[in-house]
Amino acid sequence: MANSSKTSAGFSSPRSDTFPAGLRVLVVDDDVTWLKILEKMLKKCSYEVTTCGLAREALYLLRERKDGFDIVISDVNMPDMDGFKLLEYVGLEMDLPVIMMSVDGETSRVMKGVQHGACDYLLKPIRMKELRNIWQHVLRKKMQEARDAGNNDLDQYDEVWMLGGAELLSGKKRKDFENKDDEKEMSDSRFGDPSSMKKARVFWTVDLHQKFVKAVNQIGFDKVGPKKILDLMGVPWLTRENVASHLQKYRLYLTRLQKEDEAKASFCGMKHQDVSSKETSSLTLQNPVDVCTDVANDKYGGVSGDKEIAQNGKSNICENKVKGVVSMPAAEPRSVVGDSFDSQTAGSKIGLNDSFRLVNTDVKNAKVPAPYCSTGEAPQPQYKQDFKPHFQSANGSSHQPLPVVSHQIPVDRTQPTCFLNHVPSREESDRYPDTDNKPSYFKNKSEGVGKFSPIQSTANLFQPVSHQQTNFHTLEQMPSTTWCATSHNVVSHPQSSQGNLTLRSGSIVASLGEDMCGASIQGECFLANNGLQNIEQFDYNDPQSISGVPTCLYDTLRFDHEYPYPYPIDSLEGIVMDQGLFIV
DNA sequence: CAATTAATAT
DNA sequence: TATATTAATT
Repeated sequence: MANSSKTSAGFSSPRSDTFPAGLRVLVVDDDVTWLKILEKMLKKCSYEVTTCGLAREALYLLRERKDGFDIVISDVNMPDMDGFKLLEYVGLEMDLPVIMMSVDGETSRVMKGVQHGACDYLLKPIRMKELRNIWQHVLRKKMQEARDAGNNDLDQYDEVWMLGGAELLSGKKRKDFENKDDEKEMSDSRFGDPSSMKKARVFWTVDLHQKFVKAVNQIGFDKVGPKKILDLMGVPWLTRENVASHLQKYRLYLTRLQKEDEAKASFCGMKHQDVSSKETSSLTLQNPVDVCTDVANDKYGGVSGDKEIAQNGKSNICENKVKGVVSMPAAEPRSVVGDSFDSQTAGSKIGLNDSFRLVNTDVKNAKVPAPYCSTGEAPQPQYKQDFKPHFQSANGSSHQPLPVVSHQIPVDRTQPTCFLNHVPSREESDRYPDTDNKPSYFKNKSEGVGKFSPIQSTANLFQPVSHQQTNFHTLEQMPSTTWCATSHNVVSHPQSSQGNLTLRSGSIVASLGEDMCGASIQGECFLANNGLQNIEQFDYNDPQSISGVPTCLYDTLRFDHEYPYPYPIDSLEGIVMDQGLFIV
């Protein structure tokens, strides 16, 4: 950093410990966002960065400041001038190493870039690790030049080269030195703050999850793998690791479901089974089918979607007030389709039952018998009560639970575990994601689905036999396994009808330690940085998504995002709840 | 060796 | 808790 003094010629003293530092990089991209991101990342690398949004401008700068840059990183697709063209000019006129970049990794293009003289071709999203060593191109070029000139003091570069080589050799080693600041990649830092360089945590929104599920369905459970999913999802900034992690969670979720189903079945399930098969108990299974069917719809269409929601909402309200939805529903095998969390759907289907079930289940342990069959609404009340305490504490206000409910489910109070994780909802839209994919799923799993097979079958689909058992055991003991249930209350107020005052709130569910909680999600993806920055990020959730959401919620959400880690959530809960309650 | 999965850390 | 990261497998 200090030595920006280096001349283009270079690192006059390659040996300098700070060698790569100060590398003068010119970044050309018509996308301002990328310009900023790259700038930050490059600066992180201690490079001296100059950015420009136009290829022509870049050319101008390069011509103007001959020897003013050491390397150029240019996007391929730019309005004013084709990146390749720029590449040609640069190669011709200043002979600087040029790194091309684009979102498109099509071989032909990459080849074109290389043929035109690009020293490297990076695919967006670009990560720190890809930028960290770009100086090698500069060095290489210089060495080559020196060689061409019959130079013999290449030694001068050798050391540097060695250094670089070491780095290149083992990614791990690098950390030893200089890596502290940037740690791993900060590809995530898409928005802002490279400085903070903390990695952003991927927030699996409904939307994301839907894509995930869709991908899974397309691929087929048996064949799924993080990489495949990642590819199908088409979310550039996601990493295989992210997907793997989510997949792990998803599987866990499925496992748990399976387990529950089984348990249920074994339990009282028997009697109800028939009945359950459909709505109630069996939620799991059939859902898929249903969902699939539905899925196709437009959820996304903002308004329409909202309307639907609203409508449904009403119904929901009546029907299900609080529903616990299993968070990962979308994913469920059954739901193959991708309905992600639809609160409604989920709620209605799974939700009630499920939650019920779950609760009961827990409860059972605890002691209560569970009235499992209960119809939809019953559950709610309880939840509230049980949870109430928490909420109250949280925001001090106590709410009455939704009207309704008569049943009280004995929940284990000993474990006040519920927590609320709430996010704004946009679910509706998200909810019924797409669908089409199912086919594959069905194909693959068809058996299960078709059958309606009870849980087991479903489960099987997902998990290798070997695992199953294991899982079972595990599950049983793992309270934590459960995903959260979400309950969304959507209400539409006549008055405000048009807008639909839709509120969706996550609500909670209680369960004995494990079972669930309400969660909800919101739509888009955002990443949260542990630290602080990223707030700015996505405002974009906004409009539509938020449309129905009360401001406070929204804020809350945002807040939430900011501090993903800690569990500020609690504090929020109250709020959310309140709203939900109020609404109701 | 790359991808996946399990385990563990944050 | 959800997600990341690392370790272990495949």
